[in-house]
Amino acid sequence: MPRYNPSVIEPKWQKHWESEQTFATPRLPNGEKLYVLDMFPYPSGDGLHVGHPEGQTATDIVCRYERMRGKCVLHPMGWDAFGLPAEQYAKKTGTPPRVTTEKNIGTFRRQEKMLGFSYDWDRELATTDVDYFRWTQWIFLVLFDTWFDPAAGKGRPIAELPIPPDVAADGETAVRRYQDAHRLAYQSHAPVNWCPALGTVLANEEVIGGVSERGGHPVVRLPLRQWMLRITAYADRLERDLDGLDWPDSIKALQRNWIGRSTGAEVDFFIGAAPSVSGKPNPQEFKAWRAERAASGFPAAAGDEVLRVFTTRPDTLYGATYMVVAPEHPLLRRLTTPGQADAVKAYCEQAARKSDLDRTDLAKEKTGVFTGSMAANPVNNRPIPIWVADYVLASYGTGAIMAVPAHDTRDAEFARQFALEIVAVVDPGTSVEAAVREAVLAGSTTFTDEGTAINSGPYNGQPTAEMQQNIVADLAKRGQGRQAVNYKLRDWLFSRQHFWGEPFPILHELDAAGQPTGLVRAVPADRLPVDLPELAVFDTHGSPDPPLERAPEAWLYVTEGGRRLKRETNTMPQWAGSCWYYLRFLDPKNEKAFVDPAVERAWMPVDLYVGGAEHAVLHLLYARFWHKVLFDRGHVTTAEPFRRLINQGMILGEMEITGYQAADGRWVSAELVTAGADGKPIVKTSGEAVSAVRVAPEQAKKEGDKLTLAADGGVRLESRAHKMSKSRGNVVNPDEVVKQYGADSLRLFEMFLGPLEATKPWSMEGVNGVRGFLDRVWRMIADERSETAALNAAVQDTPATEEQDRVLHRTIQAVTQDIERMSFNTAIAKMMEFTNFFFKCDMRPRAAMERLVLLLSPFAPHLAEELWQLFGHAKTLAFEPWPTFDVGKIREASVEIPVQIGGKLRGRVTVPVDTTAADLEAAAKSDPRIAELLAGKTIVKAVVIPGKMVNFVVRDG
RNA sequence: GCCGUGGUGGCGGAAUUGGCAGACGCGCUAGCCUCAGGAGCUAGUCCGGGUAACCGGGUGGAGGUUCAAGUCCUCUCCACGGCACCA
Repeated sequence: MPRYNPSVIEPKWQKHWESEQTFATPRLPNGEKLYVLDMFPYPSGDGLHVGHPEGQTATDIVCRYERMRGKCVLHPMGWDAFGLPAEQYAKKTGTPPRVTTEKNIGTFRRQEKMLGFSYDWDRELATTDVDYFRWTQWIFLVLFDTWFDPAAGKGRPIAELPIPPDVAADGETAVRRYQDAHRLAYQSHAPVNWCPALGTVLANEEVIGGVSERGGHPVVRLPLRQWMLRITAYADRLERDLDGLDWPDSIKALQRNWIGRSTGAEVDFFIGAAPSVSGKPNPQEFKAWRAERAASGFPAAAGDEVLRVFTTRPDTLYGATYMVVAPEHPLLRRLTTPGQADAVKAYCEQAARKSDLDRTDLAKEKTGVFTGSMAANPVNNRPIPIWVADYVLASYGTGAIMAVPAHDTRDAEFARQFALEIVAVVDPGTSVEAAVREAVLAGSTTFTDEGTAINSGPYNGQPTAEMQQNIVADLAKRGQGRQAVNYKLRDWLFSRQHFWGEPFPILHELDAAGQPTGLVRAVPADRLPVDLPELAVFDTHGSPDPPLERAPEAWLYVTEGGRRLKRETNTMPQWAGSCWYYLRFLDPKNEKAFVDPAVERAWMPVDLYVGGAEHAVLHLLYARFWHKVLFDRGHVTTAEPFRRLINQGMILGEMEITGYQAADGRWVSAELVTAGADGKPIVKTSGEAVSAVRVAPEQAKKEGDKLTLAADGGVRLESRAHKMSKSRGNVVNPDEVVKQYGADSLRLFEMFLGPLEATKPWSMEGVNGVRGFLDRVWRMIADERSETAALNAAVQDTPATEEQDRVLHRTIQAVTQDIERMSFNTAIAKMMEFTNFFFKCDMRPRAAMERLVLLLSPFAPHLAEELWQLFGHAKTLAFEPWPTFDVGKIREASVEIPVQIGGKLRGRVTVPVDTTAADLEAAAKSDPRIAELLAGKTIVKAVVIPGKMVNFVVRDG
């Protein structure tokens, strides 16, 4: 048998699995089902990254293990293939995005197959396949056909939406507009995040701190017609249903944070204008003012006599000394008095021009303008001024706030900026130092925690929580307020000005002049897909017009019932395809439905979903939302798609030395390397050269060479790993690793690196290390010196010794348990221990060796299959029963028990396993060393845990 | 600022319930072997002292609970990730 040569055996077994259809899955599970899914990759032009195989190896191990345990495993792979890079490449070179995408998919497919994952490749799909996005469009039509019924708490067909009589009386068009305003997919003209550099509008989730998540380009606010998805209707359920999911707490927290549920109250303030307000305003006076104002030509629609705010601290209502509305607030025009009109207008224009980045960046200095109007604080009728300021967001709550500068840091900043009144209404009591309390009561320090009410009329003396309940109840009685819940989550901006995305199955009705009327029609489901047209030009040169506006007329216009209709030219965002791919994998070739109901019922939910944490709030929230809509409409049978979620940690580049600790304890940064006289390199630092820090000589030939860690005992090195990036030049290419060490070594190393969830640095030395282990496994079983395939002479059909049996069964137990808890690094360590032990044995029982090969097979499947074949088995080991262990064989006859005196280890005694507590204590006392130490002492207490340890608590005398 | 995760040898990391801290691997040291290659084999490797048995110290820091703490409690420092004028 020749040496272990992965470059021969790996392609051999990959071909075998493919031609034998080893991992083909039946349409319906023929046993206990298990659906294990990887987040499908975006096939970029760079090819696979070592981060991809990390999670994928983990899921592959689980799948191979569970198959051997008899489960029917579904394990598919596909491509999230729409996206901007292919389109940007098309802009530059004219290569159609589909061509680029197919090429990249080809590279990814080759690389995935090279790693020997047990995917059912018959189910492969790409979001860009017409047969796939046809159903993405179909699901969009479901969203379009659904409205959210708050009473039922679920989505229902639009045909069931009750139409108010006055709307019905206005005719068919009014009814259609009413329905359109209630659909889960609706059009909006609200300001959007327009990114000129990317040439598209972005979702809130794609804008971070005012710049685009991708590329970090500035984003400006721009009103534009867009498609929105009403995810906010599902905010409550999206939050609540997290409870039942087996997901990491960190991801749940991230989603909760993003949904941002906060409970509090809505409070209504009567509004009026400053000139008409006397010392003590009251509702009658405001009504008089309104009548006056209406007479002078200002329209006064019903409902505008109050300004509604949302607050989480209704207990601070007595401290509300002014109000603020957002520049985009609908009531602002009416609130603005003639005298303040110019200032307010100028302020709003300035605010509109600001990008989100500017608004955030200038946070230190608050800006705002007085509107001229006053409001009456509903609890005491005190007049308070209404300001407009951009620190209040139009899109959260009611777009207006009551400002309590004594107990809110932002209001405090604003109040100081404009010298507004500050009234303390919460006494911190003894929760802060006396001096701080004085400052709070004087209004010079802001206190945002809970305390006791003061300056709050009848509520004085009530603790914060109690007063909140009472005041909300009282306001509700008077019709001036009510309990309320608000969410940070916004509706999902769902259209993009791209070519390379799913076209919307929507047609716009046109008026006589050929302009859209705002009314739309859905493309009937039986006329899907709406395919993308051939396009010569992809660049719209910085205009928000989508590239599809330049599509051929034949595509752009449709005649239906004698009317000319125009296609929607926006396309869907990249998230669309990934929102439901896990469902299509169940039934990828179905031409009649997105998934067969019986197949869906049999396989869902996904039992294990593994991917990066970067999708915590985007993909994972969107997919849950779509799934819930499909659930409400009866298309799927589970309320949640992904039962268990695991995030693999990021793999960083190799560690780099940044410094070392000098003899005197100082930390010195190491910068340069130069060759020393003895050929050994010297780390050069600021002014002094130190030879104590050693590096592998061949790695430090010239100044500036990168260092790998290498130090002996006395020297402490400082080192750091960074994210892999092209610019840093520390990207590890899986192709190279496979070429040099083999796919099994890559797989094994990715798992041995550390816990799956942890962030950890790459190490080529480490790959070499696990390759050494595989080499040893090979040599332990195969005869390396033989020309032909042959077992090692030490492997014989002999019964195992008691010790060998113990090692074997202990290994089976440990590896099994470690796989169950996804602790792959320790599972590998246990197999290394096994190998270290049996390598030294001259007799290696064949049965034990076969068992190890089965244990190893989920981790290093190619090597395992090859050895399995060497044992004379004709069939793949993929469905061999997983080895079982016998606890009786693990237990040793005798066990070594540590003996402590006063909690310190002082000796060990060897006793039979089931020694009783009394016998164990006696054995410990009779140990010569222990007896000597106990002499002359009194045993105060003896703690004896059979099978574990003995501890004597003693005192002198 | 808020939320989350984590801090253990020269390095990556072990230590399911509180019970012998440092499994396994890398690196390093010594020896053996070889067609002298970044191969293989054997032994050693937490720190300090001692030829040694052994002794003392030790899981970011300070307290505490306990016969016993890496593990539990209180406070605190640091690192990483996310959110951030969300009322």
